[in-house]
Amino acid sequence: MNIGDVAEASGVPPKTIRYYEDIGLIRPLRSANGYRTFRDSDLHKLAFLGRARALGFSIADCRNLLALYEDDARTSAEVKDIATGHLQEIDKKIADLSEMRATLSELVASCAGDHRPDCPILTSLAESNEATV
Amino acid sequence: MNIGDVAEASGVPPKTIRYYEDIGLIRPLRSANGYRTFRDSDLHKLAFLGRARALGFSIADCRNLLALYEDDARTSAEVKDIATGHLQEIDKKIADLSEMRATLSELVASCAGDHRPDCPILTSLAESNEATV
DNA sequence: CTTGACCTTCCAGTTAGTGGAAGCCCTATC
DNA sequence: GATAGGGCTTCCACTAACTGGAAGGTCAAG
Repeated sequence: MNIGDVAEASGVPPKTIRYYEDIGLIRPLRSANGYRTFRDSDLHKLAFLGRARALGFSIADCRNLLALYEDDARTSAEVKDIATGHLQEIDKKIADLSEMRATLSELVASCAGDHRPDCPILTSLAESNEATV
Repeated sequence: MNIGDVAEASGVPPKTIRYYEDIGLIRPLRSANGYRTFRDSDLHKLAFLGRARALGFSIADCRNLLALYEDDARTSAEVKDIATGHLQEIDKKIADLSEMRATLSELVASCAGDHRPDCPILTSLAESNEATV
């Protein structure tokens, strides 16, 4: 299979596939004309990577997960550790965003959004918080 | 004030302040020895930027917010538009992360995390989803 | 034999900074 | 006067994970 075919089949764009080769995540063969040639195993890996990335795993995590996937001597504990760590990162991000959201939605709600210049959003961004300390 | 003083006072690191000058967000004066000299207005802007960034506004948004802040002829509608747009982005991110979180926490829950190699996390990442389509 | 769709490599740009090196400036101390 | 320190300067490189685009080779169809 050529790169276009695996891109289609895996859902990973050609540019990204080349990038994954660059950083050593996959190692497709080359045919005589210089084109990359992908085996079924390469396609599998790309689909695996696509799913792992869709779950938000970093490339470093993906590399480790892929290595574990191909290691018969792995333990599920190793995999679970990575996943648990990532889950915690996600929770942190959600918490941070939720906090921003809370503040921001209050500000938005308090702003008239009309033709006048008075705006509590700007006031809040501008004012020093001495009062709240 | 020198850069270290405003960094302290605004909470924005010196490196970041220099970067903000590079991209034209602030324009501190220079004293004879080449040091940046910050007026109160510069300090104000930096604090403003720090708060806007803490709410997750992009640099582009910050630039617009700052311009509106200094524009007496602004309307609060303009400000509210930016804030509302950003709020929607935050909601989108939270939604995406929540979806990842849901899938991932299911997988983590289903994984024994022991010394054996069998792992539903890896299985899920590896399997094609023909069945679910 | 040419057209168009592929494929190749390489360079640059994206976000918002951060780290570090080389070197100037200023104050204090010996 | 020399020197040590801390702060300041610029500039370059690096981060994550791609993405866009240019210049050019390959291949099948008409």
